[in-house]
Amino acid sequence: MSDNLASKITDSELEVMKLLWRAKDALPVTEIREHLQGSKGWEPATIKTLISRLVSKGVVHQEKRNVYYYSPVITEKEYSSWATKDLITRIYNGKARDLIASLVNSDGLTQDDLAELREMFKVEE
Amino acid sequence: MSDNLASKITDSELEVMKLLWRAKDALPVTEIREHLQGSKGWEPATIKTLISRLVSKGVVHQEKRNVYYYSPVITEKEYSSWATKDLITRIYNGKARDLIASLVNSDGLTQDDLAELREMFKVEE
DNA sequence: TTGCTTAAGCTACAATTGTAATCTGCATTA
DNA sequence: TAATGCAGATTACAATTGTAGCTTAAGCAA
Repeated sequence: MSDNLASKITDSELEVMKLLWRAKDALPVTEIREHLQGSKGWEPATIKTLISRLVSKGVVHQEKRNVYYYSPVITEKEYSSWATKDLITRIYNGKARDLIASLVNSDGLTQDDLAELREMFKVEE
Repeated sequence: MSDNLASKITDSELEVMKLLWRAKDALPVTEIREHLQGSKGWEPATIKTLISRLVSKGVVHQEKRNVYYYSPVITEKEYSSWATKDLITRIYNGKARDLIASLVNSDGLTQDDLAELREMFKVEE
């Protein structure tokens, strides 16, 4: 995924992506609406706009059947990993460890998190 | 720092904040320009706009002396910690450990990073 | 077959952001 | 003191984003 594509997923659009990621198959507008209209209170037109923009940006694929079916072109992992690297670049001077240090030192982590992380880094060896 | 304030620091504005954070004292426009004009290629007017917006947003304080002197109202740590939590909320479902797991599993970390993190979590105990 | 519903496309419009020019008044210089 | 330059304020303007309405065409129901 290029910097370009990912950087262009906006907050509202991300909600649509999240839905598509959760769905195992491509979804028609009807279903996308069904989920987002309630949870986000968006009008049908709004949802259509978001989908169109995601398609133009190349991060959602549309397949013509009876109606269009939409599916993500990038995976959630690809996106979150990109977003994380972007944060590290912009805010932590490119130093991933500084991000983690910041988390550790600002009660961003629960005791459980810490325990799990200790495990993670032990095994990682 | 409220969500409101921090969420409103844009990419360009962040460059100004970074400069103010690095400076130990309040800076006049002259000095801010001196640094950013070269590194970012911005016109004086652009820099003034960014400063004004930061002041309106309440994240930069201006003090009238001979000319105005500008200093950050929020610390860099406050901001980066906020930005990190924001990422975790938006992308990792609020789970900090998922962020770290993502880093570990996507070569976002160098060997050095890993070594240091192992240290960090050992001592942390 | 004819009209109703609605998917898809196009248009809209205000707020924010990136980038900057212009204006205005004070301070410094000749 | 008169001219000049620059700080600070105001205005500008296009692209992006959030949010949505209008139009057109096609499928489905009566």
